[in-house]
Amino acid sequence: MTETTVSRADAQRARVTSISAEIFSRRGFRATSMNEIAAAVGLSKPTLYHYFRNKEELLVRIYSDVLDESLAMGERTVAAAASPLDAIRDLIASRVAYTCENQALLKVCFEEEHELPPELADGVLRRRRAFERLFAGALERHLAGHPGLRLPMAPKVYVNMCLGAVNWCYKWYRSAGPCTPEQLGRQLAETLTASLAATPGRVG
Amino acid sequence: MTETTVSRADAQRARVTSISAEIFSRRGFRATSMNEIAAAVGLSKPTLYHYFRNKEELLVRIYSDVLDESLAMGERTVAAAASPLDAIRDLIASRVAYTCENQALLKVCFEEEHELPPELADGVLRRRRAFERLFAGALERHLAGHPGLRLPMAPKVYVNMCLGAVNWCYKWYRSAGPCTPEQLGRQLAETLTASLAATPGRVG
DNA sequence: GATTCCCGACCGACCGGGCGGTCGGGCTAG
DNA sequence: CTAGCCCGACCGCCCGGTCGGTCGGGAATC
Repeated sequence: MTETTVSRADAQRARVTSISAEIFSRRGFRATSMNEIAAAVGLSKPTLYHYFRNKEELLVRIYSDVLDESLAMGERTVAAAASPLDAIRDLIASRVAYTCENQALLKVCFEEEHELPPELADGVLRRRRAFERLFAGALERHLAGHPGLRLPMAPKVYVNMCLGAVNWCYKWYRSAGPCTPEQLGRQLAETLTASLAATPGRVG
Repeated sequence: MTETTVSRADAQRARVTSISAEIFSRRGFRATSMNEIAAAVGLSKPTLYHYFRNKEELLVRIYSDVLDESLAMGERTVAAAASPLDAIRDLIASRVAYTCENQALLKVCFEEEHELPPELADGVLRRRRAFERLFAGALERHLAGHPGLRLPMAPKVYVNMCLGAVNWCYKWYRSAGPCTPEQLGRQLAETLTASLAATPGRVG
């Protein structure tokens, strides 16, 4: 129902958004002109402004799409996991896969933050924090269930470390390489959670 | 000797470079005008062009400074390490510390790559690869010395994973937090190399 | 020591161009 | 007719970059 209700206009907007993201990721938001986008989409500039109020709105739309999907995916993953440790592993694996499959989109989101209008920047921050809290929550539950486990760092640091390893994939992953996104995700998940699984003393 | 030989002009150039990096990191290269930079430095725009041929050169200078220092630091670190595993650990720790202490500089280098003139972009890439090879080389020597050790991923993937965890610090580290850059470096080094130290079978 | 010259450092005023964005109107389907 | 979609031509602004010239101090000349 809701899916067949997408108007032609909304479909156009999605098309424009996706092409814009591709160009932004290659040349940068500021360095990309509305004329270029119009040409790439196959429309004139005024027609672009028929669908979007201004250039900023293109960027906002990209951010919103990515953040909404990321958060939803994260919540689904945590809800489906059998244990907190599995939640962390699946979170890492699914994030890596998503990042590798949407490198252009993620690059824009990671590298154009300063172009967001200030009044929206904190909304973005809020959702990003919500995602991090998903991760941190699972970690805390895991640690609470395994009192013998000692991390050499604060939980927040561990989360940021994992997110760095995960997010950085947008810079180096190449689909022509030997790994599928899913394989890569499993590998990172396994290695990054090594310090969480191997109880150094004995299992309680 | 060589240090007292820095001309006044070179000192000015260094000053301009450092202030530019700060502004670029906050507002982005393309969004920062030469007028802003001139005002921040306390000079007029033509005087800026007296020291730098054009805007690009500012960026190139930032990249060169960071890459040269990074590579030199990396080589020193590897040369001083007692074992390949120590080399990896020290490489991680020193990179984290350097990144945390130069967040603005690193942000520019990571996020403005598409603004580099194409003929210089590959020079940058070359030096970045050289740094990665330092890391990969130490890893290969370590693996060669410990045949029982099995990584769940290709060595290159492991290197990229570590570099992600390390580099990402430019985005989240806050000096007001509980960790000094050095402490953070040690923590990341320890955790990231857990899969390399703990020989799963028995030591040969 | 005074005079001349030179040169690096510096700036106010300006330019061409490309940008984001708009205007007014022309198609075409229902 | 009307409503949605579309565009050629245009505007004002601000950008990177330049031009022509001032100023002050150190070397060179007498």
